[in-house]
Amino acid sequence: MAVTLKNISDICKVDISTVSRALRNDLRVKAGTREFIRAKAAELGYTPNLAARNLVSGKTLNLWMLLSGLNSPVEYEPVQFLSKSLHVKGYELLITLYHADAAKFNHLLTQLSQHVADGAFIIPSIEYSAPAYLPLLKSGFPLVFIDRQPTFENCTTVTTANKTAIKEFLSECVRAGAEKFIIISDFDNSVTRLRNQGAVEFLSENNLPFVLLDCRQSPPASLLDGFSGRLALVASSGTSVQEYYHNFIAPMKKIPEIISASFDFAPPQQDYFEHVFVAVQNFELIADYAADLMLKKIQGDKTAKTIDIPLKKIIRVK
Amino acid sequence: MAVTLKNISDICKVDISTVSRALRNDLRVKAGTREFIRAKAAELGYTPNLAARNLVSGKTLNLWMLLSGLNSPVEYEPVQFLSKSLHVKGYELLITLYHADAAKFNHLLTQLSQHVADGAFIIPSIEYSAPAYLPLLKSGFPLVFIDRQPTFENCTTVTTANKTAIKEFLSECVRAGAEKFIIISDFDNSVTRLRNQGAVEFLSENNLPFVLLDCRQSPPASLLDGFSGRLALVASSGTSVQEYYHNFIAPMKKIPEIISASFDFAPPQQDYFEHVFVAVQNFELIADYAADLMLKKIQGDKTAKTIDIPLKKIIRVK
DNA sequence: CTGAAAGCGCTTACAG
DNA sequence: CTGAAAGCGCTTACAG
Repeated sequence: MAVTLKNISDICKVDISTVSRALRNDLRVKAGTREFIRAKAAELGYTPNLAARNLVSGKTLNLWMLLSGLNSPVEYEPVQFLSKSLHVKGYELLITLYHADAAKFNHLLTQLSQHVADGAFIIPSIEYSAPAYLPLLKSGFPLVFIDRQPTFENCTTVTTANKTAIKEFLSECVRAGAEKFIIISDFDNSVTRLRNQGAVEFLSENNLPFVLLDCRQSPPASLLDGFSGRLALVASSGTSVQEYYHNFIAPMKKIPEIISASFDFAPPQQDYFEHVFVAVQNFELIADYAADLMLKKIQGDKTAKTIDIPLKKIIRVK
Repeated sequence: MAVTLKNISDICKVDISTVSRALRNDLRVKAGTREFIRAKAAELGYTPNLAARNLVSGKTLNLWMLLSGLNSPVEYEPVQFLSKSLHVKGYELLITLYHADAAKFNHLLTQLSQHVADGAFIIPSIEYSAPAYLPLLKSGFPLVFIDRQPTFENCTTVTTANKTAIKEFLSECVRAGAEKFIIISDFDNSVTRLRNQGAVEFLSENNLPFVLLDCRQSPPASLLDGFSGRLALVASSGTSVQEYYHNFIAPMKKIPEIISASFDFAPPQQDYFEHVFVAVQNFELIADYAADLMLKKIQGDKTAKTIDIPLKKIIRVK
């Protein structure tokens, strides 16, 4: 059994409250007894029970981060910055995974409502579990969304300025000679919606030929008929670009020069692309803002706001 | 303020213990009052306080995973399998990061000794903090090490059968025509030590020329004098191979054909390698065993054992 | 079927 | 300087 204050108080022949004070280094306890008690406690290998402390204090100093997995930069990057900066502020970041599983996601939200953490960061990818948020939101539990936000509610969110970002990104492709654009729609969430929207706006305004295509569906057979310039393949992730190329572009008889344009990371294989551009999000800044908003919420700030962070940079990998 | 059992008992005009039983669906409570109480609780948005429950039960149903970061497959792969399988068994896996920071690592170990979790998985990368483990080990706290183990103690560890693995891996290189081997020593931990040892054994036994070199130091200028065959660059990670090539091999006047051999992932750029081999560890199996051993420890198993898992496969990326 | 009581391990006014 | 008491929110024998 673990050593408790009671054990120490028995051994030291003092009240349990004196032990508690001595161990918290309360100066009201006489130096002599204080040292004696601390020595005994160390000798016995005493370690406080945080569950008991939390019960009294009503806080845990823990913050949870809910992620689907750890496979994309948007999942594993911000978390590392957050963990570091929160530690300095006295909080522990605990990362939990829901594996794109709605039941597990709801289970985590339930736990959050049961006082396991003082707040939570969420990268939501399951939109159909809206009801599970409600108890948390209603109770004012500090919640900060990262990258994406649930559609149904006005929540505090830190994300990339996606509409501006995609426009800059496409300009870069134009400078690299892109004459036609395939916007590959891979996921459906608030991020991709904004990016697609921005892309359509930019390309329309500039009279550039483009198509918006679903990554799972064959493009029209006539897609590249009569086209012989440079084609930009634009998607959220490098793997999406690569898969689209493999599945639908490579099989075509006449393959144009291709520019790959993806967010955060490049396609794993780059041989068949003329140029490879990557738009890199500023995860450090996103984490900074998120941590900041979280601490404010914990201190009672009730406002909900959305922060848009500019891209960190656009790099040409090839 | 959060709703408590007391609030509900006041409203329902029953004792708090009856409320407790009703909410845990105890059949001893009359169906009518049970339903009434549950309805009221739901209406008030009651959520139990897990800190209080844990205090009574003495368990948390939480398991922590201590990682340095999330940058290598050995860090982000096992954790995803673990999280999934532990959830099924009723445990939550909470991932914490120590950022190669000894102070933070010790801080996490301290927290573990304060009853925040029922056990912990650790991928240690900081060997110089041995003393911090002692209280945990002495108290019999369930600890399972993954991939590497601390040098100072006999701890339960699940890892790849590294000595066998490297031998298979080198055989593969031989079949691909490797005639000379540079074993790049990148980290110093139980894993790389075993791999280096296995490599030296294998290469000596087979009379194959090799050198064991530190990744931070220039190799002797004469390294490739008179050599014109295929050279294998062997390291724990793809980035180590790539960096070594850039720093020390590329600058040489005469560059032989090179085979890259690394664990878990390939060098990011592969143009200048003749072949690229990757030895893939079986992270799923490692996670399975680790979960299993953890549950046994929680049930009181005191034995310390080391489990060696064979490689999942060796793939030729190029 | 339900209540009163003790207890989980700790903290913190309040007395003295 | 130290002790006795109440309390954090819950569970669970023990009575009745």
